[in-house]
Amino acid sequence: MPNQDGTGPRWMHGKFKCCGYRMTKPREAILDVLENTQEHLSAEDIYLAVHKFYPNIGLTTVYRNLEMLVNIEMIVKFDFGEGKSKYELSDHYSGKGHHHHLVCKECYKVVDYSDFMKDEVNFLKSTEDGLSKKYKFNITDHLIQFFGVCEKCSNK
Amino acid sequence: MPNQDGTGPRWMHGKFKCCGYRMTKPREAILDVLENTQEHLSAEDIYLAVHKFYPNIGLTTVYRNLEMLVNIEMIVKFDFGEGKSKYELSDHYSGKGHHHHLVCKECYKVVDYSDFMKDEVNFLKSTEDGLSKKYKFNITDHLIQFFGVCEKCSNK
DNA sequence: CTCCTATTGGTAATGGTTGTCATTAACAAA
DNA sequence: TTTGTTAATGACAACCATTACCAATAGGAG
Repeated sequence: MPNQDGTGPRWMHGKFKCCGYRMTKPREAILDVLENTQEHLSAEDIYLAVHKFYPNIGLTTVYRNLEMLVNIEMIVKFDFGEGKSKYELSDHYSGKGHHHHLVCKECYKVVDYSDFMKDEVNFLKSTEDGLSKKYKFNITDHLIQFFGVCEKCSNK
Repeated sequence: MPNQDGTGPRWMHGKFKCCGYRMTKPREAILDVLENTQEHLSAEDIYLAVHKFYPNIGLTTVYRNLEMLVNIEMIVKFDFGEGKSKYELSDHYSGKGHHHHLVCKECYKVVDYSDFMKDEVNFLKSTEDGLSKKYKFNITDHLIQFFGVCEKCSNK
């Protein structure tokens, strides 16, 4: 885990400051963990990872900061049907770019995909517009997930 | 609530029988509740509704049967981010037909919509095909939800 | 350096959901 | 209709992710 010296990437400080939040060690550690994984981590996963370097950071603090980071849209919370939430850096910060998830219903493996976006963009644009007008919703978000059985689980 | 006399719709018996399940009062009562609502009910909602007519049916039984009904695809389980699951009769049994959900992030009001399906069908077809091949998934399901703020909540 | 107050960490509580187990009831077979 | 097998039930406790509480701590502006 990089940045244990307390100096995180610039954008962290910038974003926190301008939102009126303080830059603290737990926040930095949590973002470090999320920056350095390709996985989709649960609150406890993050807690355990952070715990290795800062054993005194508690699970409660992790939850609190995850909630805050979701609020300022620095990370995104997902539910894949596992009974616990998973977290990812949001598109803008992750380098992964815009993507969606393909989830195995058996082992909960999650594949990020960003293929076939042309069709999606068309679909989203017209659907969002239509729904907004018809139902007078101010639409801010969408969730698109595909579920199925992965190759490994199919062969069991 | 109709069908308190113990004779439910034919299809219930048929479906249960052919799956090797027994037709019981709790199952019938749960399906009755789901057939006679337009809402999206939680396990407890269903328990309370059932409880009015059969006070001795327990919450555990409701959960167990909901799980079973999801397994045989007679109902569908949804998560709208409220911290509890909601249940609906599946398309084939509900009379609502295929639809998706538009969810208010503030009050959790859920709108069923089945408009703008032409674009969706195109999008789904090509995306599912593409994903199946590329990632070797046997895709069985998808989840499409739009989130936003409803008119009422916007005016607060 | 000081002060204000956001943030923290530990623990207890919450709330949805699931496990356990003795009892009951569906329904196939006689 | 009666019987026997076994799925299903109901009450309760356990589980587990998440949240509330509160005294102690530490950012960071001035």
